[in-house]
Amino acid sequence: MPVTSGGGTEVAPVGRRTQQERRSRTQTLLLDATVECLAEVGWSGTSTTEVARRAGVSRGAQQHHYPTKMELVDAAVEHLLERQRQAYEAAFAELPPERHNIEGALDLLWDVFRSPPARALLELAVASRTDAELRALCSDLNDRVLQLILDTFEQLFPRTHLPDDSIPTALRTVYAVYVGLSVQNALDDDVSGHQRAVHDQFKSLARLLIPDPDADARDTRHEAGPQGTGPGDSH
Amino acid sequence: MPVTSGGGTEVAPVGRRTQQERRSRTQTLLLDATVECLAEVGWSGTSTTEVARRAGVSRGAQQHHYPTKMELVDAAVEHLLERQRQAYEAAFAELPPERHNIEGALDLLWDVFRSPPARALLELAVASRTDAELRALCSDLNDRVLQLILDTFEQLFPRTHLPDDSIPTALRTVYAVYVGLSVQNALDDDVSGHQRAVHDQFKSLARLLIPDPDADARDTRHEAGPQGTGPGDSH
DNA sequence: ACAAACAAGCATGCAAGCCTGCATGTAAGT
DNA sequence: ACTTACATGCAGGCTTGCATGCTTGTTTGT
Repeated sequence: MPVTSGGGTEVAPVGRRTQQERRSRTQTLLLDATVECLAEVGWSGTSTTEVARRAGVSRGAQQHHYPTKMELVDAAVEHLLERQRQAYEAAFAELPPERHNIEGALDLLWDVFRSPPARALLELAVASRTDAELRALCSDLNDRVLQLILDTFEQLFPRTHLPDDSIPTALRTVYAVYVGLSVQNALDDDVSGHQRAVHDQFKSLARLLIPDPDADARDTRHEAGPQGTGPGDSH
Repeated sequence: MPVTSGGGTEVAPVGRRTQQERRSRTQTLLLDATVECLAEVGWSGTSTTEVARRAGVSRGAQQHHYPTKMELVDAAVEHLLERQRQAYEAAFAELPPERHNIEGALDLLWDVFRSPPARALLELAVASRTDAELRALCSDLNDRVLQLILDTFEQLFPRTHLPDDSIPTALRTVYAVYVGLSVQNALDDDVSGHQRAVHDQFKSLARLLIPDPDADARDTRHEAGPQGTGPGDSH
């Protein structure tokens, strides 16, 4: 497992590198370029030629590591998910203590959904509807992202264990809102501020349901109490 | 292949039509085919050739009416929006009286969002993010759809006049949820039922905020939620 | 009313461009 | 020497827009 340092555009002098280093470097270059390409020119604009160009490698090198376009995209998705998870956790860790709460977490999540990598994922998700091959790669993408969010949140708010029954639908509602907002945000970048307004509303609600970790020690401890995390609380 | 025009009106597939009729017919064929194409094979799969093939007209005819691909798509969007609005109103009118309420309306809206035309719009919305030309056509698409929904709902629930201030964000929240759900639905067609669960939750909430028009005489709280129509209940 | 002239609808072929995958050849590491 | 990483050229397929020619409807002159 190559553990190259994150994301940098470092081009060290091309001295003598081990095969593993060469391999790893080229692959990272290619995968980053793929994500960037998806985010900037969309799925239909993402060609292996363009990816290779952005990565600064030859088409031959690209084909050597990822013989087909699908293998390239497949690897890029894994690359992307792992990188996003790390970025989110790191960002949360660096958050000032007073924002170590659900609101801060949702703000970060919103940032994630507006980031280029997330837009790359949206491109893939939408495109995979009509592309059988791509669909095979993205079929479980929804659940994976959902699971990623769930895991991270549980890790960040270990004591806020909502009843297992209420989590799925509630979380999925939140997820749906974020996806919907991100689609619109991808279009107009929220020049009108509407998306922000919706998001603010959502944060307010979440704050009511998930108190700050610091304050929750003496308060919420009921097992089945907080039934609705999402907008709906009936049923 | 040619139909002899000598003998007057025969059992030809098409008799003598006025130019306006020919024109209108071919255009409708093309626009419907464009929407169908977008819905079935996505933006990247929608080529003028494929549209012409599906419409059953020649490429020349297509180019005659819509010289460039963008003009074709532009016309298709207008065609689509108008058609969807009519379809939604007609569907609501045919709804059994006992479902002439907000829940029935939302069910229909959910059907709309899952329909092929809506998926065509989603394709365009996502693609226009990275396509400058397309973006020019779709820049106000969000607001237009939102306005369409708003108009229709006001027409269907004339007495449910929510305070003007609360409508925008609340409606946009609902809209975001539907967009988000439709993205996911486009992927897996809700084989798991999660999207339906989220939608059900949403309907329950809406029913609390917007009572049945018929039954609101006995309901005392039809003015209850001026501040929170969406999931968020004010701050 | 008829026929010629005109315009509009429609069909087909072509050129330029791009994308993908392959196949061959070269350089670098083991 | 031998494998791996990398570079470049080629072939087939597809898309878009244009140009040319044919068919059908409409108009106009007599």
